[in-house]
Amino acid sequence: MPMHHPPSRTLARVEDRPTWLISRNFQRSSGLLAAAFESAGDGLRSYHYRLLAALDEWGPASQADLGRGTGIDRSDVTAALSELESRRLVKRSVDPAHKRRNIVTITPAGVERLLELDAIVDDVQEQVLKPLTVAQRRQFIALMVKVLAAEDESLTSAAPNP
Amino acid sequence: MPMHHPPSRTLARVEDRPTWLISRNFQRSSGLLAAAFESAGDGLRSYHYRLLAALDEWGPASQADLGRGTGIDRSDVTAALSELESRRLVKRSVDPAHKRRNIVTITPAGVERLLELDAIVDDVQEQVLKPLTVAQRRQFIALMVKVLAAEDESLTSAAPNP
DNA sequence: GATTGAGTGTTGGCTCGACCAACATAGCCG
DNA sequence: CGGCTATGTTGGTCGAGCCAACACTCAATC
Repeated sequence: MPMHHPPSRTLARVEDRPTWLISRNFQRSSGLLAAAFESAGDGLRSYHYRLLAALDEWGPASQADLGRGTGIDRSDVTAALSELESRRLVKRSVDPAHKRRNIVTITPAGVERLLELDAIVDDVQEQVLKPLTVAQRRQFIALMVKVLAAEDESLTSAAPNP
Repeated sequence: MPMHHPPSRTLARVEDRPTWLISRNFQRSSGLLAAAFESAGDGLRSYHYRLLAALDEWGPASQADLGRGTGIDRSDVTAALSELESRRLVKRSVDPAHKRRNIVTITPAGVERLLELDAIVDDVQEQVLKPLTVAQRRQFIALMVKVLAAEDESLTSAAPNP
């Protein structure tokens, strides 16, 4: 249960900077998320949720594909899947076509847990957005999406040595 | 130089959730920030910047006050200040009134470095906000501030065992 | 067919920011 | 004086994000 230790004063040169606001929003949001996940019993964390969601939405997949799809590193996928597997939320089986490859499947129990986590996560959305009106929420989301749109166009002019 | 490994696919149940968008925005923003700080030469990171800024804005202060003011844990303040001190950007001297207390002061070199970092950080703001118009930037900032306003009013209804 | 090269899963490690606990010391206040 | 709090320091933990190296499998190329 991570306690909340926000700064007690505001730094003028920092308080209105987007990077700072983003960082504080993230801290708050991820704190609420962590608390919610923790109260859900199992030691499942965000990696587990993302992996379960990916398996549910995309169907069985190899670990490498899961990693690429979710943006989680191969090694972290391995670790998280092991934890999921030990809770019987996921099953690993060898791909007959490529013996080196695992095919990961979500189990019925995994789907069940995923739905519980979905509800928890939805709850946190509400908490986070609480101060905003419905219209503002839409705006907020739209703006964040727009900011992220530049995510790949990042070849500006900062690479002296190619 | 941390490479950028975003998810290659989008998770339907996740892609529009504010917590997810906040998290991705944070990742992008902090990635740019880290890259910018790294290119600044010294191994200074965000803690150092916040502490230098605090000292510059609030004047000399004890480590405990710095910690409370910036929201950085006492122990992390100690460590970061030691690194700043070894670079002569900050000076520690014992408070004559309270021998246990250090009075930390930013040096001229510290102010100088702070200004450089300021420029770097400002640059990152631009990068982050690039996709937005001026009006949208204002909105974005205002919305983030508003969301954060609820930061302390967080006694909802999720504590079964007090 | 044997040799390369790429992809896969796993192990083990690292960094950063955010925490927390314990301790010795210093000051305060009863 | 004895307790109490505050301070700085040491030495951890954790989650998320990374990276490197290895063993192995497969496909393509020589």
